[in-house]
Amino acid sequence: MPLPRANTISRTFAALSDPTRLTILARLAKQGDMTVQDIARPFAMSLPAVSQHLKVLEQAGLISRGRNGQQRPCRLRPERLAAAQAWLDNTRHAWEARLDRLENFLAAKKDTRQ
Amino acid sequence: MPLPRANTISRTFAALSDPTRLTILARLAKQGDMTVQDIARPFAMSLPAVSQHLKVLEQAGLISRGRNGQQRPCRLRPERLAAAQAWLDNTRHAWEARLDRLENFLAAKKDTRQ
DNA sequence: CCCATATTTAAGTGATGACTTAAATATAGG
DNA sequence: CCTATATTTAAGTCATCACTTAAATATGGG
Repeated sequence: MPLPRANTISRTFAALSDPTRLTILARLAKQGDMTVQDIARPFAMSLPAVSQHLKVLEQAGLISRGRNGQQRPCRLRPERLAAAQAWLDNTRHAWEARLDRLENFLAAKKDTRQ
Repeated sequence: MPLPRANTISRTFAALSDPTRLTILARLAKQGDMTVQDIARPFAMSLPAVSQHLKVLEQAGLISRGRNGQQRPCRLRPERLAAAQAWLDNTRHAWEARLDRLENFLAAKKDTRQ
């Protein structure tokens, strides 16, 4: 599995860059599938605004939507969250590995000097 | 340590929502501290554009900057990356835990029916 | 078919973002 | 002090974003 390119992963982060959308995702994770009305209820914004947020999340692959009568239940899709996590993990790991190599190098230098 | 609010963490994600900035962070992680010129070299954009990206990263707490003569070396700060990871981890974990509870519930239901 | 409910689309607005070029600032070193 | 190098600030432009209200669409049930 190749590492996703910066361009792909930045799309995911863009979808995560709004507090309303983060709250929506967190609620879907904790409470399971929800209708648009349920999702919108706690927010101080119009229904279309929430619907637009859901569209962003869907296009980013962070949620999927079904059909249940007139309702379009939303479900969290964890795959892209995992991909974002993987990028962060890689980056942080590269940073730690560099520090370790640097430490080893300095320790070795000190050894030869003595 | 309280969970960061959606508002705080969304700022971090916003800083991560640009491919140029992701690339910068990845290079800082792998190659260590770099000057603005070094950072800018591979990009097809002006130096001020890169400088502005660095400002965004610094204000998001994702990098810090020193002073070395005329140069302002940039260094990755992994803390906010870790915080972002933690949010993703929590959300994904909540999702998994819900699925598990649901599975248990269904299994129990099946048991009592038999 | 008609009506209520759920959701989306359209169209417009104000704010923010990612650039640009030109000009300003900071520092090192003769 | 003067000049070269490194970096930032200023100011403007064009695109995108997060909303709004009004209108459209979809579905279920008399």
